[in-house]
Amino acid sequence: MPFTYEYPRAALTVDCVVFGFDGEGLKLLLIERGLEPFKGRWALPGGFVRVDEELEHAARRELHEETGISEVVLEQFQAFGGINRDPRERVVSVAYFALTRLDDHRPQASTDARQAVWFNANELPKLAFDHQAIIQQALTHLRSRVRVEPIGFHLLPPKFTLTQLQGLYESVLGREVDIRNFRKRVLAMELVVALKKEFQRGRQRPAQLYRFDPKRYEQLKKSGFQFEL
Amino acid sequence: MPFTYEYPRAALTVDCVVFGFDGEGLKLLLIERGLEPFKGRWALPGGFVRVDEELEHAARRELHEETGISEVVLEQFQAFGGINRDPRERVVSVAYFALTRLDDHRPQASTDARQAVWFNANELPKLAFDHQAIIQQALTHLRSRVRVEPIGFHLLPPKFTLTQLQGLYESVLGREVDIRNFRKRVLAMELVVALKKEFQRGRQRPAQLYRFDPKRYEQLKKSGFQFEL
DNA sequence: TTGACTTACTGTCGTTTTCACAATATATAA
DNA sequence: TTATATATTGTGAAAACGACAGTAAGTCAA
Repeated sequence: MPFTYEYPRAALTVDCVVFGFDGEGLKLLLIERGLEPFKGRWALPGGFVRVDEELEHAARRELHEETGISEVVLEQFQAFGGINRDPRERVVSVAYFALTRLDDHRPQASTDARQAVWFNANELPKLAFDHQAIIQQALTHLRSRVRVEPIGFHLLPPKFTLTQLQGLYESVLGREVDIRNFRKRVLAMELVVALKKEFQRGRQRPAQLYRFDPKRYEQLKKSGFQFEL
Repeated sequence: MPFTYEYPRAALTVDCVVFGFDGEGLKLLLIERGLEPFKGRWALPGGFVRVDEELEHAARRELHEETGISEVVLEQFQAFGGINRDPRERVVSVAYFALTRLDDHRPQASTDARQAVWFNANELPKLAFDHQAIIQQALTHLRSRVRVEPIGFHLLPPKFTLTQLQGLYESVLGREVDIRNFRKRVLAMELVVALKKEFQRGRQRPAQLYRFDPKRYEQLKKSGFQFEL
């Protein structure tokens, strides 16, 4: 036990609220804790930040260790520092939200976690620590971000139909959207490009596939364009 | 030195980016550091979080100790955790921004700070640590918040003219605003009420004084109203 | 082959919002 | 009385918004 300080110190952790979308609704990735405290309870993936490690790196590392996910879009959104949020001792957690394409990540079990499972965002089990509150904040944050930045695309496959995009926005915002007006707005922004001769087939009329155009977005942003849906 | 841990720990601090407005432009409150490191350099008010202290409480305490300011609007906006942001050791800082009425706070010197002084937000001196970057983020954050929440009013005196309000928005957003359209929008929201027979006098036509109506705002918010300027 | 089914796709029109723009009003100061 | 400084107000054209429903293009099963 060689690390000694003049004053007591809080421990520092990161937690990740990982969002996914399966065409039906918004999903959240939770792990079942394999260790005390809250052993067996569902929780956000996360863990301690090493003393020589960047916060975002810690978030990526823990996410990878506990769920197998890597190369994901991460955004820090708030620090949680309530005095008794961890029963062991004072722990301050920096929370990130992650956006990922659901089916890139059939999650696997791992080190500290018994298993990692996707839950419907509005049917969550009882959670460890203050993770319920963290998720609440993450949802609020996501809802306000998704309308002014084109981050929703990270939740969809690289090629998607406008119907899928609309479904995503309806899930995140929690309300229905008029199909004609939605399509008009999306196409007017010219941020998505139709893929020639690529369609999603089913037992109905094939749907045009699109992809998001990040370069176009950078261009537009430079000339003062403001994303809005 | 009785506080010993199995692994090394980062220290935890808070920093406050305090905004003010004097009718001319946006101001920032900085302190001159009285201690090493960066002794004599300008810095954000802030300091260590006690192990049994809420983050926001620490922010308020440090702000009060170093500048005399209390009862201010505080909002957490980001944690800064760069590995070498403090030359002594690993320090993670949770940053807050504060909005205050400039002339309520003729700042005074104090404990750890030689002096506290208001600077023009766009003429800042060389700063300690990564405080330049923290301020940059705070400004970005303020600019996006001020358009969708009526927080700008905290920077004005309780009674203000529409011209003052407009000047504030022009300072924060960094661009000019059409006077007629601005006034129309503000008055249409019905969030400010004209004070009968109260005017600001000068060597010109007296200007109607208004006050912000927080109750009205709560009402409107409940019925789905969205502030926007 | 045909008809039923499923989902994709598209356009109009009235209303509202936005934006550009400048003249008059009311006080003080000389 | 006049000069000066700032406060205050309205209109019209263009663009954006929002409500609204019928046709298109495939699959599937009889």
